[in-house]
Amino acid sequence: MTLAPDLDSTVTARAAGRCSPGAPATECCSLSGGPMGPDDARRVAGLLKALADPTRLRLLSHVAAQGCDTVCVCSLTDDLGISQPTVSHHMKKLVDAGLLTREQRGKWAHYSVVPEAFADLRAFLDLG
Amino acid sequence: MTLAPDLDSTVTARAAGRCSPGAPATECCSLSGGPMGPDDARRVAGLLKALADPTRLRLLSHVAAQGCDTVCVCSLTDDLGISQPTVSHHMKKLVDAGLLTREQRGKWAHYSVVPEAFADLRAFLDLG
DNA sequence: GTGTCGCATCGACAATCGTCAATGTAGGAT
DNA sequence: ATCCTACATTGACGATTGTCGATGCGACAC
Repeated sequence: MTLAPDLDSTVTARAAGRCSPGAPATECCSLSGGPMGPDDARRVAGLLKALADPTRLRLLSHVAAQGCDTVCVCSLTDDLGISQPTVSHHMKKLVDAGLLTREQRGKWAHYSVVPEAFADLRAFLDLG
Repeated sequence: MTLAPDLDSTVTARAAGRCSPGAPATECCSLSGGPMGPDDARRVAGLLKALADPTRLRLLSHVAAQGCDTVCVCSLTDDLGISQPTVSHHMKKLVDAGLLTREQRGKWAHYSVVPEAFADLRAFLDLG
């Protein structure tokens, strides 16, 4: 499935411009940068949808908390009190969205965050 | 329903800290700032879920494009090619989430963006 | 080989979501 | 009062989502 094949393309391009209420409708509110096309909307919505779940946010924060390095799944199921298949399911979604990377070390799967993806989203949300 | 009753409380508090891979697990990756609790996760996920839809992103960008001022719904249904009830439905969700404000002027409903909400989300996504 | 451990995948389920046609409502014009 | 306009609300539909138990698969230990 693998959403967001080209992360820093259009989003970052939208990330400039101030917001002075009553401005002349262009070059304001970078979330627009002009109305979004359906394709851009689908791409960004895919990224956001990957984060828009309480369980995934908690999983992400656990990964980010371990020194931005790597975490194995075993520690996650215990801390959050959710079943192991559910953790696998959510981690796959986060990886497919490009927010996390997976690395197999022996029999353990290690995950780490992809800072660029979050930078892109921040840029997209930049209204000035 | 009205999500996000207290926008700049916890999210902004999480918004400091650098990300040096291999760091000692605390004070790194502000998305964590330590693992998120279930309540924070639900709150932030509510905000993100409000944006995580292509149609709502396009609606938002149309509102933001008009000088960050106000827009009436009539112009939105035409530009995006979606039915009027659907537009109303999505606009209500965006308002409930605190991302948009609604103001009734005569028989027109005017919407405008709430920059603080987006600033909060950006702060939350700040990984350094 | 057999066994175990760590994790992914499958199948099923209830719950939520996005969309629309139909209807309701309130403001303005006549 | 009557009609039209600009929205909101309702009810229904298929599609998607989050969750779990059961199962599958690869890596390691023996």
